[in-house]
Amino acid sequence: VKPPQQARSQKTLERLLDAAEELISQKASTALTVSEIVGRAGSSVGAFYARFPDKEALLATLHTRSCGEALATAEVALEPQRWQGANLARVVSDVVRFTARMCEDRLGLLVAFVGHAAMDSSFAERRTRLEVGIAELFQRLLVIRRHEVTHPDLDLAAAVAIRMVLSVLEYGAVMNRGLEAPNLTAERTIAELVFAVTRYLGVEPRQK
Amino acid sequence: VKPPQQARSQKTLERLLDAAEELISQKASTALTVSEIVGRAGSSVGAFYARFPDKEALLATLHTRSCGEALATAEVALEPQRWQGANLARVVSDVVRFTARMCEDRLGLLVAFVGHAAMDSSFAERRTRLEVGIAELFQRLLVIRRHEVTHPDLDLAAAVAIRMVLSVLEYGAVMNRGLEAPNLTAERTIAELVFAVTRYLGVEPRQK
DNA sequence: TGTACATCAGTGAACGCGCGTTCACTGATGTAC
DNA sequence: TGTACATCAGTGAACGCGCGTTCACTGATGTAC
Repeated sequence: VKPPQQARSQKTLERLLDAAEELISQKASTALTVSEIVGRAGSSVGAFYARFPDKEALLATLHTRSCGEALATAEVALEPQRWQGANLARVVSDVVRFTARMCEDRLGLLVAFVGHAAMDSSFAERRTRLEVGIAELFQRLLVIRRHEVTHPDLDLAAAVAIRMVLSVLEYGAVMNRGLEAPNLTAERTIAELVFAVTRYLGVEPRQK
Repeated sequence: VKPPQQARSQKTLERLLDAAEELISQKASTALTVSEIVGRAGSSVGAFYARFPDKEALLATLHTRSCGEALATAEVALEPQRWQGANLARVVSDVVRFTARMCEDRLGLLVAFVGHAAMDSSFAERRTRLEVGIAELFQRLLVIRRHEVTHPDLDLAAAVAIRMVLSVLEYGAVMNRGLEAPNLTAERTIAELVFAVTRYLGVEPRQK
């Protein structure tokens, strides 16, 4: 990806990325054409290829940007200060619910990136790095509350807890658009996932 | 999909499906061409289009066949008789490990079908139906061992347990080819997943 | 049992559409003197 | 401050490749009498 030299082309680059993101969000599909993107961005194919070597590069750049935003969001959401005085059950519950809302809001992007991860493993790698980053943030919260956790390995526990939450919610969002499994609504899944994670970490759940 | 009228064309149909499955397994990619498939099957494009209205139909048929095989495998694996005398901790452990091996062995197919599910929601629906079927089978094992389970709703517990296992293992297989998260090898993930599911169901895990 | 005919099955060259990419050109911005 | 020149940025028609799909034809199988 060729870096822009003037503010003007920087704007164009952002318009292209934004247009691609909007189209993907709407269509929830991996099938985007360059003409569609430049049309929506009010740009042109030539301008496109002045920035990106090919179409894939745009999607990779968009994915990198999205993962960056997601990590930034996670950093804010998992800031230790935000959770002062909250017990771990509360933290887990809120974090799972927050993640679920994110998956819902960004369903189109999520579906498209999962599709690309299946075809191009560099998307899968970026996704893995994001997960590792989030797990580290979560671990900080666990360490502060280590007396509430019976799991002996906080590093491992954080990684597995985040893996479970992200896998169930992301994969569920992709696989359950359209047909929802009977007896397993989104809301029930979330509640049970919260319960499962708290039990896994060894926290006594709030009621029951 | 036009049903074959002679044994000859039935053979051709199966050769086409097998060829597609082999190619997908090898390339672990959604990008298959019709010429590749018929070349590998020792058939021809005309024969292909005599059976299938278009390329998508072949992949849908292949997916249906794979899901059917997977459900049949699950039926055998979760047969109550097979597990007579085994406690639930043993069942969970073996089932998770068995599922993990399946995901590993059929990684190519899994990746391709996840990719298709992202583009075509009918793949996602078939996948959801398979999950529901497996959950029902697992529920039978839970019901037999209901005294070992503290979770109050066996139907829900089975659905969520299966959702967790399949999500973590399938999504993990797709996202972790190439880059494995540090501190979270495949083997550790499996062990922790077994632990998490047993805790979720309310079984006391074997040691600890 | 043999011949004629109908239908099923298979072949692969040719077609054509769609989409990614190129490129010759115009316009905008920055810089030197 | 103004003019000349260089580079950056943007335009969109045209190209061409790849791949899905069609179709006119050949071969195989089944059926009627």
